[in-house]
Amino acid sequence: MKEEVSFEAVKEIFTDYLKEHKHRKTPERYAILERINAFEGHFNAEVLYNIMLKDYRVSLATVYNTLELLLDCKLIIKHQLGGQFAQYEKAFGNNTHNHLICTSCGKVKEFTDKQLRISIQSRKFAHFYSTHYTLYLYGLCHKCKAKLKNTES
Amino acid sequence: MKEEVSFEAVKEIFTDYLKEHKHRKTPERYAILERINAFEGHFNAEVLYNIMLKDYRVSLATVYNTLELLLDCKLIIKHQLGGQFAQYEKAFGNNTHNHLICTSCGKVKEFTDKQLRISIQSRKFAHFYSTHYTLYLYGLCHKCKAKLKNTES
DNA sequence: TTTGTTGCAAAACGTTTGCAGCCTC
DNA sequence: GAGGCTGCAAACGTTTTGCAACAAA
Repeated sequence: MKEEVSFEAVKEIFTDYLKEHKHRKTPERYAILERINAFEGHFNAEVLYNIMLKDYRVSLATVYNTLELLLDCKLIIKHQLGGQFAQYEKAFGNNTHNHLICTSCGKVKEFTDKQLRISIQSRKFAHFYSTHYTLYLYGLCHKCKAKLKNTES
Repeated sequence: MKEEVSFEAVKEIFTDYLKEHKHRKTPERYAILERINAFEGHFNAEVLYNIMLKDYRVSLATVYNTLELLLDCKLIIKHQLGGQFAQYEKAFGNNTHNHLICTSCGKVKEFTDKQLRISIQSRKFAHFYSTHYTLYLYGLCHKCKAKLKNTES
């Protein structure tokens, strides 16, 4: 189901991107990509920064700078869910997936649906060339739904 | 196609909501709702605040406060597109629509697609009770696509 | 050698909060 | 009259920026 993409291939994509855009191949950038590769699910800049600090000396500014580059070459996806901070997730070796967001507790769950994906991706536009999409379904998770029932009397 | 919802009806929804939640019916809140009603398309807190200032004395804090209430009673929808500031749009007299977002210039265009809406809304989940959704399609708008072709090669 | 990138700290940004006074209820 | 709501300004937390030192090309 999940197509494995080797880290070597990912690095190559990044290297090609850096070369093409005349950006430098600094060790910091590869170190950050490495940590992201090891990550499962969502993360934010702060979390990534703290993971980096465990065994690497970087600044938060560099983390943001690198995230920007990775975003640009489509190796990661950015989500602005809560409003407070941005969430990121790697876009390689990951099927396109959709998000269920509980409007009560804010919890985010992912799901994949091939049929739905086909429906969305097959939609063509006269003057727009779509490359990817994100679908957010808002509602109540099981727990919050139950909680609400209790308070309603 | 577009179902007109009278402002009176909208006000009533808001009034009911305020009453039910034991919030006060202040003139500021209705004045803000009025300006939103007159609005077409997306807006943000700052823009709304400036419009208010033209003929009403309010603080930005009250604008945010009221937006929060309107969000809670589902009269408006909040989008976190750019990352900088939140975008809002009224949810009344407006069909559920999807968004095309140009990753180059950031322009947002809306479209409706009944078939797609049905596909998404009919998806059921074992432990999640979805109430609404937002679909963002990312890609290149006509203009940016043309621009990119020129710089290439 | 050139100049893009770094770490650091300070600034910027949208949004939230604390507080005294005001005004619904 | 009680307490929710207001305006104001200061605070917040995430992200960006300015700058001198550094290092990739």
